[in-house]
Amino acid sequence: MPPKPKEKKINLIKRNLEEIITEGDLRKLIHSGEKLKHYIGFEISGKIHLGSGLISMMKIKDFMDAGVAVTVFLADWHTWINDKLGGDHEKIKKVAVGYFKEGMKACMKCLGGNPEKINFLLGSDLYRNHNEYWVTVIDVSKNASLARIKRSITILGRKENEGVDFAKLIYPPMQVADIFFQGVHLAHAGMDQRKAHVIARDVALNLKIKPLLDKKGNKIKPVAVHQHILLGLGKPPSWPIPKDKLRDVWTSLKMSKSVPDSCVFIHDTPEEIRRKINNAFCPEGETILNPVLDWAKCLIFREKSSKLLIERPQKFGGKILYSDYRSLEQDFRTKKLHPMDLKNAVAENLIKLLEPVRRHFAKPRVKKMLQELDKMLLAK
RNA sequence: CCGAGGGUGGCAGAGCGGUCAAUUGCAGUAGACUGUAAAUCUACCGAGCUUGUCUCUACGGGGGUUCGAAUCCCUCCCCUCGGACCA
Repeated sequence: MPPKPKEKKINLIKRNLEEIITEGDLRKLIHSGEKLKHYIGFEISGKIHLGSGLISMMKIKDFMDAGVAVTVFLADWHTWINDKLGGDHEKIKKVAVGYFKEGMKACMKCLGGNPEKINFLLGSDLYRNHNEYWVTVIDVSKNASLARIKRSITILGRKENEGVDFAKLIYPPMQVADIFFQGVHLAHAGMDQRKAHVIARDVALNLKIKPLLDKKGNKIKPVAVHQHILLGLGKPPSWPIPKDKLRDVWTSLKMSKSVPDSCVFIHDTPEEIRRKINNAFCPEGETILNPVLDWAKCLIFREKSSKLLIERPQKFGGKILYSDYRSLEQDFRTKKLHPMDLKNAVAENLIKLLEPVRRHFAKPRVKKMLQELDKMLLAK
């Protein structure tokens, strides 16, 4: 028996996520028949890697398929506050509506979705002439303690006790205000952003200016959906890691633009992709902190129908086709599958998946945007 | 604004008038070893080339003292921590 349309929507929205806060709230929203609004915000901090490009877009496609109105928010103000791209607001805006937008659209093509259905919104355009936005920032701020905001500073990719200028404390309330000011029901981000979303939910019922309302006019909390953060390809700072410490070190393991070889960028050449993945940390039999396996799980086995073909020399066992992640993981754990064969297969699979991006970035107009960004990053 | 302590190579952190291109740790690069990576070991690790007991540029910026300064003096900038001011 096929699932009911509403159940189908719920399943699309909640699949492949690290967490959803809360599923109950989501169900209520779906069943109320409300036309759902989604948003995900990005800092324009440099080149797009597989995390922002593919993981986010996969979910965005799910939301679109579930009939949700999706918005990719180009957070130029936040980027400026966080000193990215040299802290030059004009440059940031240019890269946001140029390179970044093109890159994200191309990623959507890789996944078979329609990029034209995504609403791209630049922060500056949202705030301009909207006094009420800043009122919302204050409204949010009045409902969160200083200590709370200070703790949430990790959403900027900064350490909790790091010395920061004051503007950085305005960032979290702004991010929360973004949600309410746009009337977002589904606040979407990586796990690293959960502090902002939890604040949003905590203040939601106390807001006076732009609370989120249901059809009956009651204040409600936005639903927070958090996707997985891909592991970086490098070796963990300490290894092995005791299981109970796993949570603490997770953020230091994530893929990071600042560590060039810990990540693959969406427009990397096939040679770069092969090289990076080949150099990846990948202990034989290790299934928990293994970036290559993690990538296979999240990037390749994203649909029920996904498959991964391992081509290896006859003497190592010959070809083998995996049609679900579980059996791949099991063979890896039992060392029936060698890391090198896994690496080769994952690399080739990603190269193929990203083909549309490379094609898009081969166009002179788009290529130029990437070159200009490269120059900017180098200038620092 | 006042007082104290600081600003050294990608980071951390020594040096405190010559022997400093600057100890050391981490990171990075290359090679050896493993059918991958990691670990380990070896070399490199400011730039340049004629690869040398070579040249240039360097210890927040500028100026000065000295045969000679990362090291002393002056000045400016910035950071940290206290304090003062608060119609």
